Amino acid sequence: MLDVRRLRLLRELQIRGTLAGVAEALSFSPSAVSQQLSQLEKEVGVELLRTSGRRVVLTPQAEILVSHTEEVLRTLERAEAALASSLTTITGTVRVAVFQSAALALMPDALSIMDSEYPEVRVEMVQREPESALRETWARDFDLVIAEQYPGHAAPRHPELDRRTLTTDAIRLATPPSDRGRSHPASIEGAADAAWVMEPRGTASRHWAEQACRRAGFEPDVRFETADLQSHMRLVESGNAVALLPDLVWIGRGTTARLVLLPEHPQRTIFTSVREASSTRPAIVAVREVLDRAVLLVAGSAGAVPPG
Amino acid sequence: MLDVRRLRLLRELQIRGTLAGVAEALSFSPSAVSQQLSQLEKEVGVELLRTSGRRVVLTPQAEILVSHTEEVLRTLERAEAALASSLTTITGTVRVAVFQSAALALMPDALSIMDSEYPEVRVEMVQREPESALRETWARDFDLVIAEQYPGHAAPRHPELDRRTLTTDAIRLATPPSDRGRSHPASIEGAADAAWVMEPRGTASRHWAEQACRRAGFEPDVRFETADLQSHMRLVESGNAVALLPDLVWIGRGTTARLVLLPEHPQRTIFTSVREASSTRPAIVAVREVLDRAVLLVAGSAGAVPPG
DNA sequence: GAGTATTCTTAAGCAGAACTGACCGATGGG
DNA sequence: CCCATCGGTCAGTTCTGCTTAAGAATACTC
Repeated sequence: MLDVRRLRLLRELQIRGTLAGVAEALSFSPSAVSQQLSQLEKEVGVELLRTSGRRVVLTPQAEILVSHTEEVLRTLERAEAALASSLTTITGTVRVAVFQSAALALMPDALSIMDSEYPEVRVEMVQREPESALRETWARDFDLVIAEQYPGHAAPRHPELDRRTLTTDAIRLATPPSDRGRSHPASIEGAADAAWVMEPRGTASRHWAEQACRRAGFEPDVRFETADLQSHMRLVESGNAVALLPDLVWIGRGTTARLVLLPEHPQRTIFTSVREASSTRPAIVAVREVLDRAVLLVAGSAGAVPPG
Repeated sequence: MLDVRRLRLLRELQIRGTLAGVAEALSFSPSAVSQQLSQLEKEVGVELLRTSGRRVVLTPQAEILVSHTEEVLRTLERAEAALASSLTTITGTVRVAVFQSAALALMPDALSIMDSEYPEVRVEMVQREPESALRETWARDFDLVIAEQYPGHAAPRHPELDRRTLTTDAIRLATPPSDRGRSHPASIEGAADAAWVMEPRGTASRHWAEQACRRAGFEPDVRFETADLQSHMRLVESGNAVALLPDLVWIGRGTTARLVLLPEHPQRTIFTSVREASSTRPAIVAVREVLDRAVLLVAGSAGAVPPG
């Protein structure tokens, strides 16, 4: 019978590309991975790895094994989920990947509720950008990811991930509170000459924001660039920049910035994804349900955000 | 992750009824089976076995695990079978890079044959210029490249690539169908004053065409420049330009253009290259063999091209 | 072109996992 | 009541699988 532990190594090798990468990911020494894969090769009696330069590539036979391994791992995960849901008390560990503004706005409430209602569930949280978070969830580094999606930027679709919309989040033009002699831009067109802060190139947010400016007829003067939306807030509130920011960043704290709703009412979509095989795990179901409630809590306090 | 070896013991226990029976069936001592199942119980944290009289019975949770174990074992068995049959039938993915006129003339037939004769082989095709395609094949972005070579322009030699000529392709002077009062050029010299369409500067095709004109004693008036040979055809057929075009561009569709064979009988060479190391991969061998047949098919229909 | 950094492989040694065998308590048939 | 059968436990042994270290091949860098 094929050894599933070794097959898993082969699968990780396909994902990560190098033995060293597999070893790193699974906390082994590269030597251990090498030996185990040689062993697997000997067992099946077929060449699985071929050295190519200083790395190795999978032979077509290895690809076949990997494709079946996927299903084995899925089944095992489903087995664990079924076992867990047959019990009455909900327990286990849920590893969550979450992007910054959700981490700040949603997770504190969600963690509090989890702690009081599901004390046996341990929630681990890591901050990650949506794209890598989705990939890593697929690769079993996380159990649940909270990701965002800007209008016109569909997130990569992993067929094995079960996706559910958590909420939507209006994006507004944020401008400095006092005008220091300048007039408040009442629309995105009015901010054509302002200094902008945006996220780094290559992010969906940046691309969307630039497009919004171009649709308004100008090329934004992006003077500040940072992935940290908290910095965006500060730059706006201190009168140094304007920005297009989703409402979630203001949650839990008021702002002196002036917020202008855009005519198209753009919305950022926030969703959760879990591996399909683990979607029935009670602990994961619980986290999702609690997140829904955290969203309601936050929406209730959203009166703090003036309509602009 | 659940240990499949232990799950298997649990499954055997369901079938055989007693630990001793399992041990007997799998050539273990009963003690080993007992210890392994206790271990499994500890890992999942759920009671799996309950003593009943002098035997043990599976708890409902154990039954859940067993039912999933069935599927795991089935999948593993299928994996072994797929692996075994992959040794006799040809499978795998072949990534092909191909330049435009071959993509249009050769690949449709080749893909059809592949699909019917080697359904287990997945062929991926990307259109690329020969030079970058060769480099990318060498760099493992592609498995097979279909490239061209003009007379006097040896393609870059990558020692690691295994190159094989696929066919040669006569290059002819193509002139507009009706002469609108002008006389048909009967030779390249006769087109000295015509408007030319050629590929962009820097391509082998352009360089060769310019040289051909200069050998004929004139500098061509290159009024149109595009890498798309389909556009060349249109410009010629619509009476706006003359061009030097290989026969392959006309394949599969007739033309109203007049084709003049040049005295030197220039030929473009079309070849395939694969990495030396992968040149014996059955799927790649199959693609090459099928390409050869596609060439024959196309040559059979080449009567459509008038000798000029 | 030499030096450096990666990556994989192999060898040697060691810790822990897994198995065997002996023993014990419990059970149920005769 | 007796004893064969079964499962659980403990001690001891075997062997798998890990780490470290050394080495070779390859690719990058100055």
